[in-house]
Amino acid sequence: MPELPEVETIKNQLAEVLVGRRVVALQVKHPKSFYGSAKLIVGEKIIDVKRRAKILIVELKDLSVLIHLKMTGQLVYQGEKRRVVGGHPTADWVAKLPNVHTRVVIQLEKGTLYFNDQRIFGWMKLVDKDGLDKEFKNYGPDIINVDKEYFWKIVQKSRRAIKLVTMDQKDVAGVGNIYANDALWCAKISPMRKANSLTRPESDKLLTSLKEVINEGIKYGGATASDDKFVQTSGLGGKYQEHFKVYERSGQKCLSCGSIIKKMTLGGRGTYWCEECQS
DNA sequence: TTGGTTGTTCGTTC
DNA sequence: TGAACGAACAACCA
Repeated sequence: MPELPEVETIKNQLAEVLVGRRVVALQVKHPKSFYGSAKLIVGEKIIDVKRRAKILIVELKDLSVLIHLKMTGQLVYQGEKRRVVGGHPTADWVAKLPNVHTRVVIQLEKGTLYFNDQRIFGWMKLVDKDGLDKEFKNYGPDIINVDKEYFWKIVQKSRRAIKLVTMDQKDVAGVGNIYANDALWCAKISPMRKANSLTRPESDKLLTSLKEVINEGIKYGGATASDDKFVQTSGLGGKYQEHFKVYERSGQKCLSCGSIIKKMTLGGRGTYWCEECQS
């Protein structure tokens, strides 16, 4: 499941191969995977590739293609020599292109971009400048750019569980379930604490921890396959999963105190924490 | 066969 | 007026 660090990694790699290329043709194989008039981008040149929250922005002259991979989205660029893979780490989807999960195929001057998505939660969306503003109107600042004062304000004004606040894109953009769980463990704060019960030092510590785990994710996400070694499954999807602190570690020992990591559901999402370390 | 899972949106309730 | 909550979305797996 691609989170912010992996989207950042894909963005950097796609920018290398897409910028300057012109779109030759576009095929939408599943209607729910592409919103907007696909015809409009044929002939357009890709000017830049950016990221905001977990959304990729492929910039054309007047329009932008937004891409959200959600849980099972995957982007594969196949060039003459180079192949770039990012998103959902499933190697067998990459072996044959297009395949049963391929939803959109974008033919470029040189090379092809495939959008694979098993569950069809992800999407591509064609927007103009207004549409772009509208899309991000409901997003708070990227976690990476959030300062302690802003975070403290957000924390103070909510009575919800702190974990839900960190994951609310309107407050802070880009934090997903994995990093919310891990950062709370690092900051030694229980996921179900009411946000407004946090002290100022706890708020500061949590923000620092969030940035740390995200940056660690970016560091390990950089391992995403980007060349002819793509067939090695190990390279697909980065390596942060080898560094999870509590996420998906229920029943295992806490890395700090050795207690057993517990799992519960909070706001409908899997929540992992150490009862001893986090309070 | 049903329910759990996942990020985000949307509708309903407080 | 808005915060908080839960259902919905699609597909797969246990």
